[in-house]
Amino acid sequence: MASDTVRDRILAAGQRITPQRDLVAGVLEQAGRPLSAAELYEAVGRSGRGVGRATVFRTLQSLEDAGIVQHVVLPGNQAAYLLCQVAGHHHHLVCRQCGAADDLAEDEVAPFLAALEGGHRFQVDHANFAVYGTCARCTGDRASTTS
Amino acid sequence: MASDTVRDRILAAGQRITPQRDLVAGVLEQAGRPLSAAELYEAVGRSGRGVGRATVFRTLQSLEDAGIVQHVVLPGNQAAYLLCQVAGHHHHLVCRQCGAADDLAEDEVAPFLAALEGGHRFQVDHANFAVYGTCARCTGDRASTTS
DNA sequence: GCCCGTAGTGATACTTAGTATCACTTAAGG
DNA sequence: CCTTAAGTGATACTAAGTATCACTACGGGC
Ligand SMILES: [Mn+2]
Ligand SMILES: [Mn+2]
Ligand SMILES: [Zn+2]
Ligand SMILES: [Zn+2]
Repeated sequence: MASDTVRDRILAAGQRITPQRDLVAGVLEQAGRPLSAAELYEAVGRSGRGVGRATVFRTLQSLEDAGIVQHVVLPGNQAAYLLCQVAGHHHHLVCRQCGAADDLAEDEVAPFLAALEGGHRFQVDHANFAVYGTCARCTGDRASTTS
Repeated sequence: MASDTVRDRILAAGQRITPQRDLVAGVLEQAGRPLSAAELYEAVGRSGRGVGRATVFRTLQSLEDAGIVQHVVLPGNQAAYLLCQVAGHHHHLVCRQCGAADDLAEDEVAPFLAALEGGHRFQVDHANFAVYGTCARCTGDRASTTS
């Protein structure tokens, strides 16, 4: 089941607690990595009662509106949804090996955007980064990975 | 019709020159802003002979493989394809007002990625930025001049 | 605890972006 | 020219996500 903080944040966003939202958030929490909507639908179906397909999408949308979930577009244009501890707009470093998504702090990004604004006389109002690579843990494993 | 440099780059990528590729590239060149596949299909249909829908997608894929076209995912998750003068992987500042897409130089991005790698012990192998805002011309900043 | 308005749900039908297939055409190199 | 592999178009298909609408249930007020 989803942790209490998730429920608090759902309420804080003016949304209702429902078993469906609990289930979806719970599966995401359990997985600890970005999941596609289809994977989520299937996983939720397996773990106990099911959730309608439309509701999975609506729930993801709601949770994303509430800042609890964010989605990244993986190389290959696949959308993957992930549970975010930190609220508000932020970005991720996504490991292609294990799928872990590390949060990027705003103050790591802001100076970069500021530099862009200066260099191009462009006023940034929204940015979305997808940064892919290998996390520290998976880098250590590299010697033993299958080729 | 697409400019000669586009044709050269198609050839350089080991692909054939076809009227369809000329048309698609030509429409993109003409538009000077990112277009969705649907817009392209329609525009190509209007301007002279048509191009099959499947071929529009295939052509965009080919041109993207050749580094001639790139697509950005606009807020709202709409893919838009744009003609790129500079070859190789790069990023864009997209104006939401007029659609203009300014190229981002690699040396503007590299230091940022390097900083991320250091701060997170993460090995970046691919990044995709979508930066949206308002370009100099659209800010109404008519006094601005290139410097 | 019960009531009730409204947010949320599920089945289903639909849309839209993009892909697979396959017979046919055409670019381009010798 | 001839040849052949790359490319095309019609069509059928998949996969992601949305619209509809009757029904359900969350939760604030009492
Ligand atoms: Mn996050
Ligand atoms: Mn470009
Ligand atoms: Zn990893
Ligand atoms: Zn502009």
